[in-house]
Amino acid sequence: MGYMRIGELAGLAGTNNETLRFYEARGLMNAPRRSESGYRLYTGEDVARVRFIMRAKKMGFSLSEIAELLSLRVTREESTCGEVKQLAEAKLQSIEEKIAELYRMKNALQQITEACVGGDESATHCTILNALDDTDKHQQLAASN
Amino acid sequence: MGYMRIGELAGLAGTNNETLRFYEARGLMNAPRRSESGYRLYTGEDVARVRFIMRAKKMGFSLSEIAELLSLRVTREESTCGEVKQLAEAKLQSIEEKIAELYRMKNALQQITEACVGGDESATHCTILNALDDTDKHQQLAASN
DNA sequence: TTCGACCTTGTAGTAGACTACAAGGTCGAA
DNA sequence: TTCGACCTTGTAGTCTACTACAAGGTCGAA
Repeated sequence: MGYMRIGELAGLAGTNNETLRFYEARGLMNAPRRSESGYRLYTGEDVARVRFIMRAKKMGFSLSEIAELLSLRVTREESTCGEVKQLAEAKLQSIEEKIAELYRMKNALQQITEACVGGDESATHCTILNALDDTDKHQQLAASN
Repeated sequence: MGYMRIGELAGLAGTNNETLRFYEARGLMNAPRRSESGYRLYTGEDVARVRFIMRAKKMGFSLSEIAELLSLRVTREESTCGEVKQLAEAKLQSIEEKIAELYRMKNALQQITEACVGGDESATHCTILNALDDTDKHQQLAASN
């Protein structure tokens, strides 16, 4: 009673059939029981598990990190809170690093873009292009154009 | 006079031989002239070009966007400043979107991580795991653990 | 019975940016 | 002359997370 097929699970979890089969192949989902005709049969627990995966993905965990998280979840009694928190904090740090890196990009790009009037004139003396050509040249020309 | 081979160019530009050949295959670098024995011979202009590519990469441009930037650079007289600026601003926007997305991740992860003491005790009631399991359950349990 | 929606498997392709490897040629120094 | 560093080509593999497709089976309703 209460079994659903792959399409229904996909719908409930906000993904699609192919992706669920892919997760199964990657070991993120256990092989579900099958109907006599071979259809995969899922339960409410599977819905929770897929949702777990989806949420973890949204938090920036990769599939292999999610696999790790899932194994901790399964062996909760033997796992410690510290292990889980460590994983989460490492992830938090890598997200922060990505943010910092993007800020560096953003600032550099903003700096060279702001100096540019961006008009219809030829790009012969374009400050953006010059900046990408050579940072020193950029310093010299940033005031013009 | 003054020609260098691929390894030297790689060294000067902070990359490696394979990558330079890859860029040539992708059309980012022009095919350089060759020595009699077939070695690629590069000039100072090539150094500038590779550095351009490296800098653009650091600013978050993809290789195909860099190819576009390069073609604008080459046809400077026919290109307008506006075209270049438009490209730069689109990139700036996509960087900002990535930053915003990472902030969403960070906040979500931070929220569920902060509630966790992360000690040596078993993860049976781990709030992080619970939060990933189900947001509602998390709301209920966030105060404990 | 036939239709259409749904399911199965397996294989292969996508994008991005390399990276590795094999088999061989070149060049300068000891 | 021999060694080692360096170069050539081409092909294939890596990683991530899917996505597409082919060829076929299942099931309920009209």
